[in-house]
Amino acid sequence: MKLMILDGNSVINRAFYGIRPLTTREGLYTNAVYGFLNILHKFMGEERPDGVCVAFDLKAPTFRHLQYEGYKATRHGMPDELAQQMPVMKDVLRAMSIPIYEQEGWEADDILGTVGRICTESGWECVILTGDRDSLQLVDDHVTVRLVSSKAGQTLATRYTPETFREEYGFDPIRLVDCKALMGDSSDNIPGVPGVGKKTAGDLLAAFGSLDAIYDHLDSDAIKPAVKKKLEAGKDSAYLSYDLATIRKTAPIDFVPADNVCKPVDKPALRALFEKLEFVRLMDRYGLYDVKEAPQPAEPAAVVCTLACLPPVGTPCALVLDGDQAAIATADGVCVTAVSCCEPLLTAETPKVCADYKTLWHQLDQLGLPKDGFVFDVSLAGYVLDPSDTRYSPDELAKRYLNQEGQLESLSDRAAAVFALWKPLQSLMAEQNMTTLYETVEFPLCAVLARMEREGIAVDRMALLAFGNLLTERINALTEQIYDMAGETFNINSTQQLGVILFEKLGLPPVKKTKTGYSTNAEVLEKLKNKHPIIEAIMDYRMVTKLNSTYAEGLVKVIGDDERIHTTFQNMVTATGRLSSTEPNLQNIPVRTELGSEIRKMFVPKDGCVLIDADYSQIELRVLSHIANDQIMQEAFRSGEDVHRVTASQVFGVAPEDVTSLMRRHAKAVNFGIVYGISDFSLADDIGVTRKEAKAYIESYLEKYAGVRQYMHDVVEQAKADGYVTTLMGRRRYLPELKSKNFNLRSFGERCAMNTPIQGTAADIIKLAMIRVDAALAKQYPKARLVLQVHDELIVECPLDQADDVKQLVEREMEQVMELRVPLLAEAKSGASWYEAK
DNA sequence: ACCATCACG
DNA sequence: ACGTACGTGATGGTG
Repeated sequence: MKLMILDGNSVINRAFYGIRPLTTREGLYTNAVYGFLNILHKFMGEERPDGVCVAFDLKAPTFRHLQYEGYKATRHGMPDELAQQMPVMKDVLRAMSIPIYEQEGWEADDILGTVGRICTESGWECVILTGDRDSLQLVDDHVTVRLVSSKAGQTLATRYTPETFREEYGFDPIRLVDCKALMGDSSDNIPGVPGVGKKTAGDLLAAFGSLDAIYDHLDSDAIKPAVKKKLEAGKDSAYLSYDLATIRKTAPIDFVPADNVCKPVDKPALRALFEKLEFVRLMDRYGLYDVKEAPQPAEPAAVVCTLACLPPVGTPCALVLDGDQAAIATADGVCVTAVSCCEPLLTAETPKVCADYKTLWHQLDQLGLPKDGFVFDVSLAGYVLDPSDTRYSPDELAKRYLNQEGQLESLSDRAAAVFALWKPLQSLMAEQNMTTLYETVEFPLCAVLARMEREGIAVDRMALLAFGNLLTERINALTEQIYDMAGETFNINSTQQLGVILFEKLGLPPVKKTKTGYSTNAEVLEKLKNKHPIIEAIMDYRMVTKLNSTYAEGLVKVIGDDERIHTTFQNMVTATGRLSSTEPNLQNIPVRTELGSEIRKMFVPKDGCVLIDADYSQIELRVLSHIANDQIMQEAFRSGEDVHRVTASQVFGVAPEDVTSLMRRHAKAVNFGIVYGISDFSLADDIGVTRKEAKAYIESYLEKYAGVRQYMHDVVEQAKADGYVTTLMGRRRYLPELKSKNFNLRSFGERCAMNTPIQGTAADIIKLAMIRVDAALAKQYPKARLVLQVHDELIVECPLDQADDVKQLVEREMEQVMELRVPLLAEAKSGASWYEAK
């Protein structure tokens, strides 16, 4: 038997902050209750427990408050909009016949612990649903915790068993309390705990097993002197924290598992509540309509059928997966079957349409199924038709292009919609001259990207960990220095607190403001640098914490079982046609600072291989010179001279050999600015000259590069007339901003009109190059693989002895990908790390 | 969820 | 007289 218990306060909090405020016509807030019910429903469906109940905190102080007066004193009180919903929530639960447990003097956590214990003693399995990590200490063989989180609007709940917990934390669940005592926890407000880092705490627990054991062995060699000092100083606080964080399993509640077995809801009561709350959609879920007014029941899910019902091989069809189920739609109807039964259709003979081929590719790949014969991807078509949209699910597309309303409920509905979208989207693309872009670039690229994602890139885990340790030490030292100079401790990561310290306590002059207070960004700090020594320490701190949390720690977290990192390339995200990279983002690995670029040393080839990094030289300016047909700029590229130097010579009217480094730097900034749709103000700000001087630079630039001036003018005019701009390969971006009455928005539209054709054409070019490189490698050097793309740069892993040949091949394919009015130049280097290959 | 910040091209 | 460079994603803080 299985019981699910919810941490009521935690879940309702998640629900409240997870959904936009929602009120009834009478002004009653309802979003938290609504969200709670959705979460409850979702996880009842996933867990299918025999019984369910909810634990709540009460307002009254608990034994912990009596024990320590600072306990949770700084916790934010519950906002009124949420507080109002608590009694309603409890009414709803009572109407649903779901037992509620609360006990004066005890927290919901303790009730969870107690219920977990009683379940175990009674031979029940217990699942705890909560958003609070502290509850993970309750995980054992009979108690699992599902930790609720939301991601991209979706509610997820990670399942923690003793095994998964150990995998993530490196110690047993029960030791979470010890860990917290060592590290401290901002929400508990206990000053003076040792405050060691997560890494150190984990290592100590792995080595000694418990807080007690650590304090018993303070003199051990395994404890560094600095750590020992912290531990000694924080001992009392650590034990206080330990005690406060330990969840009790002895709350005096009257609990018998069997009392919680699911019972029918009290329909009249629940219906009255839902009417008051205007939860129309939920009425149906709980069967609250009278039979007479009941809406037509949804079509029962399509008949589950076997191989026999698959359409004949060769029939054009749509394929949609959900877990191990597949739906296949043809012009004649839909069938639903197991994915594994679809194999006969997965060859080139059967033309298939899908939604998001790259994702489907991975799903089929994992099942060892073929991936052939896919000829169209409706989601990708949706992206090509309007790259500024945000969602391209069959649902959204059906609404937009088939005027369908409402949600697609079943898998078969989705398959039918995908099939129905195929021809209309194909025709729309043809009308807009985007068929070539789609068929020669976007669609073939999906498989290339999927293979790159599957391949991943190797990283040196040990080096990453060592670098993380080095950074952590620096962070600790900087933290102390900063506290010292500030005269108090505070959260340096909080821009709010930092602002108070810098601009109120230390009296530094505020340079800039943000919506929410003082600005403390790098630019501001740079201006304050020589006014107080704390500034430099903060700049260092910022850099080092960034490197540590985003890169050192962040990357270790996503190393796969194969010791490689597998990013996801998003091919339906950017408005310009570029790719992006997520989980992790491998397109923003540091390179501009010396310390940061160390990270690139940890991206390595596998044994016997090298990494090759090939990048386009000045691709955006070359594209500009082509599109604008600017003879002067084209000449600069044809001559092979350094383009920024040539620009400087043009703008400042000196001979190329007389260009100073300052002139070159300024010219480079102007070149960049032009690509972005420059203003004198921003240029001035960027390079630190007066606005007047900046204006003169731009004027001089556009005098010399007359083609560029003409282009910038024309492209905006054209965009205003057509409503969109296009790239060289016909990719479109609509710019409704151009019609705005708001000056800012309209100006933004104009800058996009200038920039998008340039950035987008460069994206077209490298995408095509990827397809060519991938194909050429497969044919000639099948052991060499594309592994990464960083906008104007491709990274290939290949056997050592093929490095020179592959470098040549990649350069050639990148350069020959299309013929512009200026040559495209690509340069490849190889090395034993990304750092070396750059 | 939103903001500020900072990493990249 | 506007307000101020294009395109991304991850993190930590805060409500």
